[in-house]
Amino acid sequence: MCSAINGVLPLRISCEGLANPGRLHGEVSMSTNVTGFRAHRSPQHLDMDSAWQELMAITELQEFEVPNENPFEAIPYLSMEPMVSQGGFGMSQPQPESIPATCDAHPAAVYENAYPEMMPPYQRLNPHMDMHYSRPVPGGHGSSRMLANTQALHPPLMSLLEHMNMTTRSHGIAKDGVINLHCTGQIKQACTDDLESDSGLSLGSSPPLASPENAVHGVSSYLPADGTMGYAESESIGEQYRMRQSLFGSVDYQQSYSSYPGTSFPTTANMQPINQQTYQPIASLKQPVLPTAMHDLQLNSSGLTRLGAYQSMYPKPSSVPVPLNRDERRARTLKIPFSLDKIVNLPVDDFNELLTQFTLNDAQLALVRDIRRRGKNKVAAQNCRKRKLENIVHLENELGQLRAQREHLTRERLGFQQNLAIIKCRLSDLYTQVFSQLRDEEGHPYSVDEYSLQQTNDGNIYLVPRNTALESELTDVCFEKWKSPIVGQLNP
DNA sequence: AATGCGTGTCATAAG
DNA sequence: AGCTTATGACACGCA
Repeated sequence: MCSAINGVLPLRISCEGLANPGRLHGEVSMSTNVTGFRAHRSPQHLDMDSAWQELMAITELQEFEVPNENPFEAIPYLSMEPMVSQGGFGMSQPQPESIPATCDAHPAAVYENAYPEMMPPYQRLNPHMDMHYSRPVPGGHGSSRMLANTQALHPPLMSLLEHMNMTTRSHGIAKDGVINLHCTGQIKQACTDDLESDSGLSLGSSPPLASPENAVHGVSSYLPADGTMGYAESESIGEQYRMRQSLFGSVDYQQSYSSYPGTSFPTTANMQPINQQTYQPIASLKQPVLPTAMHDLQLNSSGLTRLGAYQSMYPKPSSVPVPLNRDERRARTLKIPFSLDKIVNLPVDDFNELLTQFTLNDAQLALVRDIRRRGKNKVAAQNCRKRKLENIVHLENELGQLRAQREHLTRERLGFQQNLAIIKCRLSDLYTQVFSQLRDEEGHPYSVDEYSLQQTNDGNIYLVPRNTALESELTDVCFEKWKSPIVGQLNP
């Protein structure tokens, strides 16, 4: 067998018509001029090995399954991989490291570079989801994310979120009944019975002893001594809440127990330290343990009667029919001397200090603690639900991104498959031409079944008998025999 | 009447 | 130990 080939063998593999030539860095050219079996690559042409390496890398990454209609199938192509000319051609050991450079990068890195916009920012920047599920901060990261994600939002979820954001204080509680500010004693009694039938409540689920509800039952609604207009429990709760919704709009979750507009609960902001308050007991008070209430009375409605005090503490029923929720009504019934806002929102130390400022009976204490527990839990539940919705929105958005990414990769893979088919076809032509020329010039019928073309790192392409199995088995002797490249200079 | 949704509440666990 | 927070479950009213 002779490897001597004389003459010129012009071969050319072009990328023209490739579906995705960009990924191949331009033209794949193998205009070979076979002269003395020396191959010199033209720098302005893409090397076959580079193109091939890239294709192999892509193929490996994406697990191509290209129909093998080409008679030269995989082995000749694989043999075109660099033979790793460490130590010249004296390669006697397997060289499994002959991984194309394009494969060196971690797939994630490749992906990152290729589709930076496809990688969700939270994955690129912070793998910890908690960061995005922390308590939403207005204008903060979470908010911006939410806004950014709204495009992919499903309308129902979007509306839900909008609802959460815009109407977080909407109370779904309602109750049949009519507002009756002039109710008689009988009506008042009937309305008092409604205390425990507030909507949205799990009635009776609260431990009877832990809650002063029973005591509430036993305590008649507060009415001014003159028996005129009182704050009886006869308001239509449903109407109250509907009015509250329409009147007051949204309130931040954390303000759940802040004073409702229309109510005169002293807020944390306007609350003065107890020891700075100038409490002046009023002798006529049946329960002389309401200094703050009276102080509030003096602050808010200076010189008012006891009725005025409670009108300042609790909603005025006549001017604006301010609705009361269950706890508000209970607090009023039990004459809790401070606002629900304080009960719920004061820090525990301040809250305890507040309690020490008053002599509260057991029912009052239990109610206050119940109100505080329920108030905080209500806010927690609202936050929890909001967070849950945000999580759903986030996952929906992520799903959309992944779908787009899959679509992109599918399209790209299709392009690569087309390119690969074209290159295979042209490589087949190369084989045909090389073997044809060898046959013509040497009279030896080279066959692709017997020989393959292999390219080394130095750019030379060798004709290697297949019976040497893999290039790794090529000994020095083998290379001595076959070291002359069969494909000569690459013509520009 | 049935159903889904929003909400408050309770129970419980965890911090 | 007590308090706060988170969350599932349930009940209720409403559309």
